[in-house]
Amino acid sequence: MSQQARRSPRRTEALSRERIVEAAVGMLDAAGEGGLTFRALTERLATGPGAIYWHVANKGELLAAATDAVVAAALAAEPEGASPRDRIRALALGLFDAVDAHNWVAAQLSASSWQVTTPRIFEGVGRHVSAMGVPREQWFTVTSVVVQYILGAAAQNAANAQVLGPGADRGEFLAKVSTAWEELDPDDYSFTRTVAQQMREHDDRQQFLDGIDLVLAGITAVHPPAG
Amino acid sequence: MSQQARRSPRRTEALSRERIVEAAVGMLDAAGEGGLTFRALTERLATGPGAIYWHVANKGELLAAATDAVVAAALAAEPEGASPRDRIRALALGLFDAVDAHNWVAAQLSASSWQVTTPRIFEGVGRHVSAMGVPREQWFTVTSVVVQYILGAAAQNAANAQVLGPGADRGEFLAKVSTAWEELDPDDYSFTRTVAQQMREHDDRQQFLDGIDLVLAGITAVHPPAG
DNA sequence: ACTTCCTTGGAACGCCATTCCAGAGAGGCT
DNA sequence: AGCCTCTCTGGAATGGCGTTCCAAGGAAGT
Repeated sequence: MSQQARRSPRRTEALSRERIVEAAVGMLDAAGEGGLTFRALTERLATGPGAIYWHVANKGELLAAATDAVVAAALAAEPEGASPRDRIRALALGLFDAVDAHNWVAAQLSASSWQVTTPRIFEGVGRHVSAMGVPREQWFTVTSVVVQYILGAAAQNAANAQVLGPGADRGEFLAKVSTAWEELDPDDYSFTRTVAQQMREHDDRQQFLDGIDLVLAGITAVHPPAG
Repeated sequence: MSQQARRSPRRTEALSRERIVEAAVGMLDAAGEGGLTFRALTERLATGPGAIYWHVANKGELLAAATDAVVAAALAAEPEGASPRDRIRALALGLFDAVDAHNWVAAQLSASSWQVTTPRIFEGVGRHVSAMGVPREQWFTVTSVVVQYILGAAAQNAANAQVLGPGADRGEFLAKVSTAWEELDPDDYSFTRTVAQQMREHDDRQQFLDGIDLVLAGITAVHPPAG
């Protein structure tokens, strides 16, 4: 199909899959999911659709490649920390921050990327899970749970950020949602009403870390290190 | 804007928001995310686009309404079980099965539906969390974690089902992915390779329940009922 | 009967992903 | 040198999509 290799330089930098993916990430970051169109991409790269389609099969593949680029970068930094738990925390937080910075990634992680991107995350988490003393025959299950939580929380967080928009005030947004919760029907939403205030004051990142700790506590409770 | 009410019957059943949403759910179930188009919808309802747009603002709102209809139905059955834990399990499993049956829902839950659908789920989970003896000031955080895990796991599961397609053999699919994992680079994917066999034999539903139990164990570990 | 206004469906618009194709330009061959 | 080949390009064209506009249908109120 493709692979351009040894070729002398041109007036403009030669087109390549790498350069296309890079441009795609930039456009997605700037304008969100709907900001990536082949029209805009051809303009940005000063070329035509045919040139792009030579390097990339279709939009889905481009989206998957862009997602993989972001995740790979987030996973590139070796997680610091002495214990496996600390390393899981660091890895999870890195992923969370990456999804927060590129919030179009969330939708992709729950979609096409199973082929390449998810194994990457799975491997990173799994190594530390196995180091935690979880019995071997539970490795797959436990690792899956951790990955599912990380991706679920990151996706949820990105969804909130998306309805917000790039320039909006976060505190104002939380206050608005909190007020909306307080005005729900007391019969149907008694619980939600009572936590409306906590929701107003919460910090997304801290809550995510609390969630990781809770899952990790669950792992040690179900699979004690000594057993 | 809308609300049609007292009107005598016609040759064909009168159009209504309810009937449109119902048709949309049917089309999404039958043909997936891409199966819902206004063109096909007008044909199925034997009408024109203008008629539909009179009842529904745009496609996003229609998708949100369809999602809410599915989730509301899944949450309608009062969860059985004596303990709060059992009720959380029942509620979570109901949601998981609903997303599995309508796997286009997953993408929506991580998107627009924050306004209506997520509070519904949040309330259902939160009531049982508060009954578990979690300290009041942790209700929001703990409930969020549980909801995030449920949605994350359901989304992940639906994503797998989606690449599979309606008629494909599940065992065959697992075998194929498992084999692909076994052929990964041993240096980069040592962990993933060792659990490839477990992945081949796992059961999605059972693993989801194990995950719920793990999270619940984490809750009691961090917030002991007596404390 | 006449007016009003909710409701309908067809025609048209602009944008999108994708396909097709004529050809530019660099190596390799003779 | 000339020619051929094969990679790579970009412009034009296609079909499908969400959405808008609007002329009219038809029951309710007078």
